[in-house]
Amino acid sequence: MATREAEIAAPGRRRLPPEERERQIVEGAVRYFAEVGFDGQTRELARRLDITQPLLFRYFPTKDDLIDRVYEEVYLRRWKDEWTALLADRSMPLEARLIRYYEDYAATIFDYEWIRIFMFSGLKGEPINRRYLRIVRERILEVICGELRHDLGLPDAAVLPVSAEEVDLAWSLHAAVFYIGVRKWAYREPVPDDLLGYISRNVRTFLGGVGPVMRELCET
Amino acid sequence: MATREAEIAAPGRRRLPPEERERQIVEGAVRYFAEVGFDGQTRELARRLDITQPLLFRYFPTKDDLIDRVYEEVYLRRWKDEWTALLADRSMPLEARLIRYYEDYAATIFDYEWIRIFMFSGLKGEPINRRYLRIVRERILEVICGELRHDLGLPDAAVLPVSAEEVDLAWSLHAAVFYIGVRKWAYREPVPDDLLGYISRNVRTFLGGVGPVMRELCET
DNA sequence: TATCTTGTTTATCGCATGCTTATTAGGGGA
DNA sequence: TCCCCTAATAAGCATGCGATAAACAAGATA
Repeated sequence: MATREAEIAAPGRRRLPPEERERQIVEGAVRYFAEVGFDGQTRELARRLDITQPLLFRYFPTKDDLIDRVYEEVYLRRWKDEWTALLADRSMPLEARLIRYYEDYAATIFDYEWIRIFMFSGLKGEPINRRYLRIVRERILEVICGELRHDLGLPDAAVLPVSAEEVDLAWSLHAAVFYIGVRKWAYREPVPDDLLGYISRNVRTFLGGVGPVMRELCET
Repeated sequence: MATREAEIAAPGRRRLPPEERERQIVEGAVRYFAEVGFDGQTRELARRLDITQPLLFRYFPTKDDLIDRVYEEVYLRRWKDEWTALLADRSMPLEARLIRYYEDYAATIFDYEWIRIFMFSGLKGEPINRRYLRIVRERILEVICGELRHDLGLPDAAVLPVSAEEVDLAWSLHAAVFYIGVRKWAYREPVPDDLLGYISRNVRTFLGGVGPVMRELCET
């Protein structure tokens, strides 16, 4: 009994297959750096993982290498190419497409780790962050603008290129949804428990009022 | 000539009145911590101010005291009580009020230091940040909801309390404007140079579509 | 000019941090 | 059962950090 407890409490040196240990370290690093930012210390990270600190340096030569791996883990694994196709699928009403897209987008990125690491790396001006924002603009926002144009009977993007002002308008819808995540995970404030309803109300408000504004932007 | 250059290049020990030195330190700290976050080092801050590091500790006993002062400087000095009155001034159309409010709000808080310190302190979960968000909700967003109700002929807040869902809808307009600041100062991305036009387009889109959604929220 | 106050610097302490080196021991293959 | 590879640890180095103590000097006062 005592021995069993001791075994569980202090399992001592546990030899794991390298891949498993590496995965464990990366997961722990994502959680830890999301909490305290990238100035967090390797010793504290090791303590939380219940391993010694030098072991981190066996798997990642420097702290920066580990951080780069955290970026990869968080950014690259959460993008769905299908979003662009969904938004452009005119067999469905635009309202339904936008609601479905933002529901899925929110379900994909709304968690403690993603939101906070996105903000920390954004504040650091990391290149990976700017690449991500460019992808959002090109594959989401500009597509939304094109579909808005089509719905409103305005010129196709091939005829009249989508202006920066139109993309900014689409940014505002994006921001309204994204800010829920920021309020919840970064600021730790209470947010609507009915996320689907919130998204639906925002999309409907946006579509209900965007017509005249888009028309005005396409005239000038 | 040589002496003059030497004087300018290495002014040596310059004795300042305490108030002036303190102001200089606080200003430098706001700028520095806005850039690198609150993990920035006192030595580097002193170097940028061209003073020695122990001098900081004569004016602020600990680094945390200096940080608290930075919070005061950034948060407390940029709130205008007149905003609430402006939003509730029914001698003006609601659209004009919202546009004027957001123009002034943006002009007040949109700069490198405010946006970044707000985000850094938000990620740290600082109490001052949560107090600020509560004030925004109570003195801005709930007022906007009340004015929306009035404009749409819906029940007064005294009869039917403003719901969390309605406030969340107002948050989305707020987020759309605020996110411009985040894109520019946190992510260092290009943003609309015509901020007034952007705000106007957002307010009009919002007001143009919010009617049916608000009605729905007040029925259920 | 002599003196005194206090703003500022020089030198340093104790501890923390990223990273390295040398050693130990888990566990699969013979 | 022994052996060997290597995952894992223990100990430590160089540097950096917030903070302190003592010495210094600028400038007002008499």
